Amino acid sequence: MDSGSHNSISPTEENYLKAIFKITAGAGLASTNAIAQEMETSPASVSDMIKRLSRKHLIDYEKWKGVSLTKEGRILAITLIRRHRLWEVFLVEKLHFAWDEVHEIAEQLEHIASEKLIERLDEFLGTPKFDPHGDPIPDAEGIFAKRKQVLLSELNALETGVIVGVHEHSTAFLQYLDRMDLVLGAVLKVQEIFEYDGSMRIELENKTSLVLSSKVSQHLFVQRQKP
Amino acid sequence: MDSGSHNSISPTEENYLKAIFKITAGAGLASTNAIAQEMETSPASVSDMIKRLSRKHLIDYEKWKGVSLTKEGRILAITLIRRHRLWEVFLVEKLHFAWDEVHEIAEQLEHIASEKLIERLDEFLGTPKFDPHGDPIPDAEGIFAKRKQVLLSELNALETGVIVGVHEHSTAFLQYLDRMDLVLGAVLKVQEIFEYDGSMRIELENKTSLVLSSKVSQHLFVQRQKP
DNA sequence: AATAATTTTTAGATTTGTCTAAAAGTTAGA
DNA sequence: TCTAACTTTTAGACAAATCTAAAAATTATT
Repeated sequence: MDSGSHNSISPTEENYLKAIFKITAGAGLASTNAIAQEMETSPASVSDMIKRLSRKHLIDYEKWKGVSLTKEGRILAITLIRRHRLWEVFLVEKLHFAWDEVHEIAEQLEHIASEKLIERLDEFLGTPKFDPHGDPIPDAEGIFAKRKQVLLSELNALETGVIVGVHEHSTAFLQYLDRMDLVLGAVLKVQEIFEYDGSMRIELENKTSLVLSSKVSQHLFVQRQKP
Repeated sequence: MDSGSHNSISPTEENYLKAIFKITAGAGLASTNAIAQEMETSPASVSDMIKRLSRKHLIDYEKWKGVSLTKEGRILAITLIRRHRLWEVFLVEKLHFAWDEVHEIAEQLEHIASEKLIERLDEFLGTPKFDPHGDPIPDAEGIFAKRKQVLLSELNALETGVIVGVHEHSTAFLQYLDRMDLVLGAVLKVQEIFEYDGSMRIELENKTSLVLSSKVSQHLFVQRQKP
């Protein structure tokens, strides 16, 4: 009946594409088990869904091997990421949500199907390149902005950096950062690193001194600054 | 989490509630056939859905009689109307969509479930009382603003009115109005009424003179102005 | 009141997305 | 290499939402 691309795609199918994109980072293979874990569902359900997405030519699939996104599937996944991150910017900048509150809502908004809506939203927001968590927003052609970033844990003593992103998105982590004034754009200088547990003492611009566990410093992205 | 009720409600169920609200205008009975027509589906499907909505106590229902919204169902329907109309304001005022382009997109956006989102959006938009078509936006308590409006066709010769709403929402009608500069807020004076076909000649503020068919004047809401 | 026309409901099938349990295939260990 | 451990797929069921066809109930007509 239908020869190819223009079968409509359900929100559930879209979520699978996002999960596969996340696992494969755009290219490479995703296993049934990995997808099941990411989607919080059973491997059996994933097997079923793989057949459906394969039939729609959104993924390539051979039994017992993993799956990979087709060009079309990858474009769709990137579109979803674009929508999600643009909506997050809207929620934080225009509706004044906190950065730990926006994920769930953006998760719904990203499935609204209207190309014009997203292009208008992008324009309205001033074509932002990064979302409230510092993640890059792909442009309309699917290109992600790049940035020279390292984990805070990679800085040496006396180096200075600007917080540009988070590597973990849990509410607990984001709320912790808020409490510590560790927001995007904050400038910090590493004072000392404790060999014992890998924790580090840092100083903010307002001279506040904080000790951060290695877990924290391994989940914060910073841009090195010349001293 | 989200607002009050027990069982979660699907977008489809929400659309049925809206249809029933529209047919019954909030109170009264809706027939299976009328709902089927409004939803563009078969009476058999409506029968099934009636059972589901009844089980969830969103509608009252006795076999072979019509259907009416329960208090809970009515609140939900009004919430959906609130969401829909607020999103329409957003699309027109912030994203610069034309008033004939917004219905479909708002139809999707209205199903996003987050009370906080809607209250923030309302605030962001300045708590508008009417949507881009002049339809009233219920407040958070479900109260619709009222307004002394009449159909343009009810005006007599030499009376003056301000356009405050449309009684038909078709793209064709809205685009016709745009072309004629018959936008919300436009002030017009009835010059003469032709008995022959019920058409009327009106004059706009910029002295443009137009002849409107009775079909047009019967689908435009105006507020009378003292001369 | 009896029949015709209409409305509403039921019956049975289909699609999507899910589940559990079990079978089949692959990989790793002794 | 042969079995143990695992991953993946199939089989069979279920709920939501829909459909067509047919039966049941109501309303209208003569």
